[in-house]
Amino acid sequence: MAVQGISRDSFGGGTTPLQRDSLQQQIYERLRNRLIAGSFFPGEAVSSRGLAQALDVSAMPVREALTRLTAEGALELTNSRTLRVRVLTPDDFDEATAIRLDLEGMAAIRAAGQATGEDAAAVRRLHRDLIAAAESVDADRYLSANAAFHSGIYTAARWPLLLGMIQRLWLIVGPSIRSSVPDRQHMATSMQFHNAAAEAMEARDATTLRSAVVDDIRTAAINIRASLADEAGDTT
Amino acid sequence: MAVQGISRDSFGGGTTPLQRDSLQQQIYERLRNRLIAGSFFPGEAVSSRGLAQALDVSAMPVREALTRLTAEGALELTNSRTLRVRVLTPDDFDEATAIRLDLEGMAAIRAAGQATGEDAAAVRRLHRDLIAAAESVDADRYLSANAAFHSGIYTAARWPLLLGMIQRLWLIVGPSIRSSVPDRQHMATSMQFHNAAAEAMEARDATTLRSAVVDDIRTAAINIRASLADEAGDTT
DNA sequence: CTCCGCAATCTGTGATCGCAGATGAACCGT
DNA sequence: ACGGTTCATCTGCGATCACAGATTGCGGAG
Repeated sequence: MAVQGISRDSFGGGTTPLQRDSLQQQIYERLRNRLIAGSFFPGEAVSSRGLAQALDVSAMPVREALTRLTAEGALELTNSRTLRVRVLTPDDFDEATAIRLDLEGMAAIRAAGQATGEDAAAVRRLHRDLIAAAESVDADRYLSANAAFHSGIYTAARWPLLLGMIQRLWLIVGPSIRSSVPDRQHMATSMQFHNAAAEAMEARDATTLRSAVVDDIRTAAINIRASLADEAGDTT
Repeated sequence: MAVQGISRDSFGGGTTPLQRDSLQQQIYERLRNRLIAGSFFPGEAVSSRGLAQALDVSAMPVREALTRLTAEGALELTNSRTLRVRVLTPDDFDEATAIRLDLEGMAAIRAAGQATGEDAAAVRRLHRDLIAAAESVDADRYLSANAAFHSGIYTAARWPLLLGMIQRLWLIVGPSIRSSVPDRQHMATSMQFHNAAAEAMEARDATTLRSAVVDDIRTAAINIRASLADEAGDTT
């Protein structure tokens, strides 16, 4: 079915029955978090009516959320007027990665300079969660924790617009990251950069923090890009 | 009235009666172009029903376009549930400027490396338009031509996602740029950088092109930021 | 048994209606 | 005549209905 993705609820809230703010905002945020955490696969079909039924709301707020996600490049409209999770070409991914290197590097530098004690403590907590997730070798859990860890660092930069643009990029590459099925090897490599980032955050070392973040993105991108090039043209 | 901004139609199309693509997309693009070109002032009221009536369409596609613009930070919701053009704080502007320096600098570098002969010709044309607009000292015309000139350079980079993120930033700072009322002095200073950029584009000189773009943004930002700090707190 | 065709049903998109909250102006009481 | 209050009207937001295009599956003909 078109709503199959809904059953896997592993990110923010989950059982929360949509209560704060406007419905369209809540639905958008839930879908965004799920896309970032990799709960959707590239090419997976998404329908407004199906989602509305699954969330027990009318189609109205759902379509506005889906419209936004489509405009942001997370979803795409097939030529048969059906909506699906965007399938990135290797070129698309390269572009997103290049922008990520710039923006997340900038956010890392500023985070090191702006972070308060609470920010550092929050990142420390998220780092511990990430370590536990990596040890569990649960890909879903690891990707969620990974997203939360990075997000925690960038939040400390206190630049909401920059954070939003970074999250938009994660929104786009999230499904592709998930579909590359990170294995234990990948997690171990990535954790080295995460550990370095956590230390640099603690020491407010902007240069080291930036390097850790950038290197993490760069090394992960190699695997993902390869996996992307393999299934190029496959729109299932 | 809430639709006062509609009467000033100086950008893309104008008399075009909305025919291609979906209505919501057309309305969004028209509003986006007008925001980028500075046809709206910070704090200006915008209502979905008013716009719908002015455009002679139903309220439905208009609200979706306005929802998108609000989500992108171009509009904001007052606490009396009314929509208006976002009023930037000096901090907001500084953040947007910092990101612009990064992204537009990156786009400039890549544009120098990717530009075809047609791209260069297009930029040359836009540069001529910009010169003519500067000589006419018509602020509206100058800002439109300025936006088109920069956009022309970045388009040559052939990175649609990057171009979209840059345009989103212009969307946010556009009204503030317009309200700073660029004078002849400002135009003359800025044209030096524009001329340098046009030359660098011709020569495919990435470093010089980047410098021209970045310096243009930086010097213009000084005036705008000052004008922003003056009227800080004024939400008319 | 295979293949062509029609119809039911799905999709996104637009229009219309209704609701709660807030604003502003006209109106009533003193 | 002036101040306080109420009501008409505006706002965004959600629900429901309607429509054109495309896909899919069922049925009938060869």
